[in-house]
Amino acid sequence: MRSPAELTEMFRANGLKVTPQRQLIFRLMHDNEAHPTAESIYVTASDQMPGISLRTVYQTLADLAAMGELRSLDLGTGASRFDPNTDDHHHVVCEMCGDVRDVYVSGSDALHIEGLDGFAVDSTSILFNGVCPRCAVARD
Amino acid sequence: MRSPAELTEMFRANGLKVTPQRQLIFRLMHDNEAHPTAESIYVTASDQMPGISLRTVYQTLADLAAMGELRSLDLGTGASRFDPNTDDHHHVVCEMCGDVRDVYVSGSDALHIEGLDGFAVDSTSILFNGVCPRCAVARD
DNA sequence: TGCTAATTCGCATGAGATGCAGATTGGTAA
DNA sequence: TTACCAATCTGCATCTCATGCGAATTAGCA
Repeated sequence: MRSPAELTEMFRANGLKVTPQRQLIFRLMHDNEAHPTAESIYVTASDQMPGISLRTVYQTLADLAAMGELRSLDLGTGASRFDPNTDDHHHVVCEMCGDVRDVYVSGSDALHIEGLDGFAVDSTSILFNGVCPRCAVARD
Repeated sequence: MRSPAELTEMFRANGLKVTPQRQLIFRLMHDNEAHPTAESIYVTASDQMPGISLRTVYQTLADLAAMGELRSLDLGTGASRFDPNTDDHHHVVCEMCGDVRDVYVSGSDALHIEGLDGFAVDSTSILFNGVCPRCAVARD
């Protein structure tokens, strides 16, 4: 995802307005590696801007996703998560605490796939489930 | 997933009761390759047993999943889907009609993964998104 | 045949997300 | 700087999917 300044330009260039709410969300998402949900962005945003609505957070995140500035992820953890990393990558999720990390996978072209049955594949998502180091320790 | 007759034995052996509702769901799920949702099983079940409750369908599917007799899948299509195929396999989803097929992937051990960051992975799901042959034709 | 724990049903509830409309405001043009 | 208008924000209603709960029912055993 681009910097808040670049996004500001992009929005204006597209006839979209740059509101304080949007600028705040630009900042909160930029370089955010936590894979937050809309709800958690809302909580953080509310600290800095009391009164901002959850609806606006959903709306702005959806706008950014539609513009390709971030990815909306369904990792099976309930709520959608948002990822400003738009590189080709995948995810590992801790099944105890829900923590998510970006994972880079190479060699996936060498996969041998059987049963595609004429489907034309245009994207592949690989999801790893496991236990993060912190939870592994806590479990003992 | 085992046959209805085997499931009947298994349930009784575990002190669980075998009701007409459960037997119906055993039959509807056995060899079912449609990856149905709870709702769609409920609709079909209602034909054969008017008055069966959606609650019971959810309950029985959850029981079967807990016993390892079927897999509950989150394919990003909204509702959970249930798959009686418990072999090691993955899925391809048509992003136009939602149709799902089982896909067998080999060579995934050869994947080179970077960024695991100490996570202990215990399962991997590969999801292919694409367009099924029928929708590809309809689109033209 | 009767008992009892398991099950079913149906309604209430909850999470996550989106639709909608009136009030507000950013950005442009005068 | 001011005025205008479309874009946006907010807050509430609504929707889907799923689960909790308790009263009524029933499977399976003695």
